Amino acid sequence: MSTESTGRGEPDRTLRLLWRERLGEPLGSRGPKQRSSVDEVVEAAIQIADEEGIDALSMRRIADRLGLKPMSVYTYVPGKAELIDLMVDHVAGEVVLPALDGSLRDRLTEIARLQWEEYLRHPWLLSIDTSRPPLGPHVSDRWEWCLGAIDGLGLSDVDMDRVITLLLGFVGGPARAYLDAERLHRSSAESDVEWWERNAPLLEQIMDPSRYPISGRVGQAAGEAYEAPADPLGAFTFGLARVIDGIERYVTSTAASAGGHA
Amino acid sequence: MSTESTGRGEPDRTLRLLWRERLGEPLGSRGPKQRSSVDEVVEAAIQIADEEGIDALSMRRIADRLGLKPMSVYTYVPGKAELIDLMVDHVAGEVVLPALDGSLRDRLTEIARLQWEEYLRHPWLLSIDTSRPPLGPHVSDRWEWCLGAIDGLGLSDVDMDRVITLLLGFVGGPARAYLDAERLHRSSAESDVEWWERNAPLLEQIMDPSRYPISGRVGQAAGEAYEAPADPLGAFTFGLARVIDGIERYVTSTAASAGGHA
DNA sequence: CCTGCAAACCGTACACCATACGAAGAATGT
DNA sequence: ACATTCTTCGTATGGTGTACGGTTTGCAGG
Repeated sequence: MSTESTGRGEPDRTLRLLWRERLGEPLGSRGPKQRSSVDEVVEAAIQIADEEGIDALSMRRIADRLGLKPMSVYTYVPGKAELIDLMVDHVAGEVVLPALDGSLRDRLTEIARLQWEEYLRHPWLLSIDTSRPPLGPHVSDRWEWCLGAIDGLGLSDVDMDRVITLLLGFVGGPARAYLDAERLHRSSAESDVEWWERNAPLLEQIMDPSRYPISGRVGQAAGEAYEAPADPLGAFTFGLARVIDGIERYVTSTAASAGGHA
Repeated sequence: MSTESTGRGEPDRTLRLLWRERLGEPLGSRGPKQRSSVDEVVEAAIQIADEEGIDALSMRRIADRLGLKPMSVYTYVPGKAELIDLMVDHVAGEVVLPALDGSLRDRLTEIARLQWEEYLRHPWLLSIDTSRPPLGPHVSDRWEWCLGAIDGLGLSDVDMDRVITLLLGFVGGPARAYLDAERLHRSSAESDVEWWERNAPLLEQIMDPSRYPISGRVGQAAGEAYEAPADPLGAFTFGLARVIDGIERYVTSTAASAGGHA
């Protein structure tokens, strides 16, 4: 398995697990007491992924952390695919969703900021293909909360879905860049300057300015402005402003044309 | 290794390989003739990833396809990490970049469309963490081409970088959704309707409308509008329009304030 | 021509991974 | 007391990337 993704287990089994207690499972209580719990498994998995990245997450590591043997983990969770779903839903429930008031811009900014911080708290979320999000309680609550921020503006239901998808989808880009820069800074013994000095000759030979007039200029300008190879936080702020501008304009024009009809 | 990503090999070694022939390596020609070539390795890898997904890509599979034994692949490529870089750069060189003329909107649309189609051609690109893109010739050419579309509009160099990053970053979202829907349609024996009928009882129990008034409404509306659980192509068109609106507005306002000074 | 030696090739091995299968043991209901 | 049922876990299968060291190949220098 190379790429982790949500929604790979059997759907109903996963659903049942996501909503566990809330669906009163019969849960015959024969046999030895469980030494652990689904929540402990999920939390251990999240800890491992947080600390050492999604690559380090394995059923064996989880078992170690809980004092179990590898195969016992399968008593709590049907497999790794389902576990990923549970992890995603679990982290979605970590924060209390603040009441959204203020302007549309404020509300959309708040949503993006929350998502941004979630990515920083759990970088492995960005390494997971969540195209089919797990329909767990916390993910669902989050979705409801997001949609609430743009309800009653005159957008069609379908447009509402698309606006939120656009906004949340945007955040991933700069968040990835931010984390990448952070990782680089932490891990490399070499400073940025040293790396540059070592690789400059090769890069100069390659990046011949007649072939790359614009990239050359832009790259240099960016490097000087940031005093780093990239400025992801700036990219987040900048991109968010553009995306919200686009959304605002759409809302305004939609409201205007709907107003004409009403 | 669970998540594939670019930029994980030693940088200079990878750079040298990316630009291979163009940097005249000495290449002592002792020993047996090479039975294959870096290009063949990269192309075989891309074929496997195209046909069976990135998870099916392994050094052993590549060797099989080239009639080599596994370890011989390492004579062409230092490791899998570097291979990923080579694959990404290779696919970036598959298309001739069309001349960009027309309005700003047309040019940005063309860029997004090209990226969209590249994702459809090589879905595995979306499963790869390209936060640090490989600085190969084709990726660099592409970047130069993109920047060219917004050069001379009065944007600062840094803003140019951010605009293109925003635009390209956006495409990934709907492309992922599109491919996911396609995969689902192809792979599942069950029709959408059958799936719904089987899971409806559980979903109704879970998705209690008093807890999810808006999502419930929106989800139902979307389902009816698309006659499918999602409409990624529509999301692409919609999102692209909003993003470009936001960019256009920024360009206009920047030009206006710069014009005031000039 | 021959030999030295660098390079390509590959056999083997290691340390992982997810998980299928089935045995062993524990706690409960009867 | 006993049967049932569930947890736990030992073992095994078939995969992964790649380190290491040996074998083969064929060009370059003597």
